[in-house]
Amino acid sequence: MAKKNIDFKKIEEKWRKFWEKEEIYKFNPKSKKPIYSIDTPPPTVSGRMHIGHAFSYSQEDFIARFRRMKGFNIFYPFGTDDNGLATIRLIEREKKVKAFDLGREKFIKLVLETLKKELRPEYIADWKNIGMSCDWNIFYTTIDKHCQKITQRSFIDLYKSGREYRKKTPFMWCPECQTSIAQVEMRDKNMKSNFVYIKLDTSLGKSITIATTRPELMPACVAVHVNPSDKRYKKFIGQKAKLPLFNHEVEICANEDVDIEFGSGAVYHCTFGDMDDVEWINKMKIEPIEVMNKDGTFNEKAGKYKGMKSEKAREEIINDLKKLGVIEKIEPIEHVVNVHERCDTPIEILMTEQWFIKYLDLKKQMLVWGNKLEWYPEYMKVRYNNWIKGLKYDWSISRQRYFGVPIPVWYCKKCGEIVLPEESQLPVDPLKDKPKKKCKCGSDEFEGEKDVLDTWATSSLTPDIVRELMPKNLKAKLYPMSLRPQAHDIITFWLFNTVVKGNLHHNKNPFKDVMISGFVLDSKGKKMSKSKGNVIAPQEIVSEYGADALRFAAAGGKLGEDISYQEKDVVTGKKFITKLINASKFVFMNLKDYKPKKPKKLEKLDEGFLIELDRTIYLATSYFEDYEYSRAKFNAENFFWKFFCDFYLEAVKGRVYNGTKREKESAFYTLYTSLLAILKMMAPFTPFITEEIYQNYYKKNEKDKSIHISAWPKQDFVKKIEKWDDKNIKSHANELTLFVTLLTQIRAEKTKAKKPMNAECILTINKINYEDLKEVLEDLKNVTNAKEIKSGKQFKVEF
RNA sequence: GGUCCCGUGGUCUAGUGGUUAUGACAUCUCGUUUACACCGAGAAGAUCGCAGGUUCGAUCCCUGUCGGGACCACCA
Repeated sequence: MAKKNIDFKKIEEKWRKFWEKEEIYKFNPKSKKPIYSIDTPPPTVSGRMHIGHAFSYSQEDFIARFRRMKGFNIFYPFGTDDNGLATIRLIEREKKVKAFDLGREKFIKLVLETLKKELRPEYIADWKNIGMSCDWNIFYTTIDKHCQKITQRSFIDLYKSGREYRKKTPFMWCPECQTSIAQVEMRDKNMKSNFVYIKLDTSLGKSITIATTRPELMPACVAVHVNPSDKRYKKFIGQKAKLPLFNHEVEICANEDVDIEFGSGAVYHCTFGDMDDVEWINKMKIEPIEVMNKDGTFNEKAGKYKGMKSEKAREEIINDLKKLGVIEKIEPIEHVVNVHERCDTPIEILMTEQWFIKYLDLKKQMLVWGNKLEWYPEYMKVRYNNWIKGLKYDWSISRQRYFGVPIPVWYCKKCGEIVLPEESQLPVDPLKDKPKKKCKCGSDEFEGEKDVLDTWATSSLTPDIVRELMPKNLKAKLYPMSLRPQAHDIITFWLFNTVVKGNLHHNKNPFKDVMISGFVLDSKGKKMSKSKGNVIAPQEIVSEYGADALRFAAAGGKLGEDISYQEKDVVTGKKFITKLINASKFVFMNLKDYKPKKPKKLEKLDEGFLIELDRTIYLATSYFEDYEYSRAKFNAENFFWKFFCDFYLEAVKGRVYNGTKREKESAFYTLYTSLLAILKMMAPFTPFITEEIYQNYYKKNEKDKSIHISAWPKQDFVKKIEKWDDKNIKSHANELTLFVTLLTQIRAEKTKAKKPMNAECILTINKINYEDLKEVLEDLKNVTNAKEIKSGKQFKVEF
């Protein structure tokens, strides 16, 4: 009897330790094998690994393992991304502190210590537990000195090539976190507000009514806009409007962007209520009026509202306007406000000094770069292209935070000149370190840049980061990398940014192939999120079913497509593993100390079966080469279950037990080689159990220390066939096909007669089939337990 | 609003210009046969979202439409 429960936890731990100790996945810098390099995504340290990670990292690992077995020297590093805002938030939450209260130095120290001692090791363990075959010694964290150095060097290079500039510019700002924020960090939120209609006096004598949700920005009003085709307002164009309370006058301008239907059809233009306002000052070359401080309070230009925050000021100003009698009406509305996703604070737009990478001029080239990549699946390229076509701003790379890679710049206190560090100094902290030389003006007093770089500025350099961990002579071989695996949500960020930086620095794409994975949705097809309470922890799956079972499920969906998580898929994985163990046990129960040797002549059935195996190997291999791991798995699994277990093992039992020496030799050889091929084809998916079986039964005859560094099976057990199609199968395996068809019919008859499968019977088969099956009749007799097989007119099963 | 993806038995899903349209789970029947009952054999169950078109032939290609999802933009 088989053990009811396989102790997969013990098995998995055993082999994980073995792989580590024997350095099975170590990248060998001296090897002459071709290199296959993977630009592993560095997961953001933000708690624990979630199921989306577990699936997508499993998926890239399938590829790594396949390529390793195909004879490549695998360069598969691992890093963690811990320099971003996510980390700041995590530490603030875990340690119950606020970065800005603690102060810069103390906070950085706390973050680094907490990461090193508590968070990172626990976090990385999750990745090791799902069986990733990285070389864990090629490791980086995006905040370490090495990454800082490369990030800063990139900054300096781009500055020197004229690609970077600093500019005071309207920028999305979170008054709560006191930092500029990127588009990605914003979220839409439905909020209740009031749409306030305010009458403004004009130089035309008549009043004009504007509608706004932000009346408190009135001191920053720079113009009133109306649509030139709006009959109501045509006559106002070019006139002046006077703002109540503040009594300054602004021009009434024509602007086609204005929606005639919306509100009153007249917009008052403040600096800044939203991104439209920004666009309009650029378009119309209007000088903004800055009324807000970085903490969200109004400054002296807001008059009596100075010191108040938006909400309070809004309340007050509405009251004051009411008193003046200039409010026409107030409509309560619900509208969407951009809030900072981390703290839910509505975004303000302020004038701030920011650093940019100039790249809007490169749109055409960007499209060319994207086109040179091999996209798997192909259609994902469209997302990249659309993103580029819609780009409106240069890449803002500065962030006002305490924790991150410092921008390596000093400003001369005397002349304001920008001074950069020398490469040998890197990484620098401009707040602590000093330039090596005096400023051109002779001064040696500098002010260090306080801002840090956007986390994408670092993660867009992963190909450089990882190859520079290696000896210098490999640098050229590791660029471009072979594969960038990642999920589709960050095509427009990580992938795009890396392509841009790679081309700016090296005039070459940073990788050749791009494999895009989908999301994991819940069983109903909805995105998992903590607020919905539908989150599934991969750690629990691993603990209940094992990593192999989880990986098996991860190999299920179509490439690039979101898959909905079904626990039953993991259960299927576990059943597969059990089946594999049982089948292997049976094979070696009979093979015992068999030494593999190809017999001079194979039995016809064995030959047919091996042809089918050849075809399966062909399919699995070509699918894997196209990154279609799910199809590769499907074919290998199907072959194992349907062909190997349900068909071949049953069919060959007779010969295995009672065959002649020659019959046995053929059967043994076929069992031995086909099971090994199956194990190898499944090894990328279920690395633990295939290793266990390999070590238990095959190791003594096979030279490789681990199945994972053994050679991928070749499709030449019978005859090398370049391309398999229906014709090939028919011409090569007609006996087998006929055999299977007949067997199915006989089994159906037995079931219909309510007989067990080993019930004795007398078979009559069609004369033509009988002739075709001459060489496999004995096997058919065995598997059906037929006393006799007769040739006749009609197919018949008698008991 | 733009772009992309998806819509296949009760559920999840594979796939294809001509197939008896794949598999898993669930359902039903039978079977304990020297690997496995976490098993085997078999049955039932799908007008391949809907409507047009192209074609000798469409589930597959095209157009429209409805439904689901994702990304982006907008929301004064």
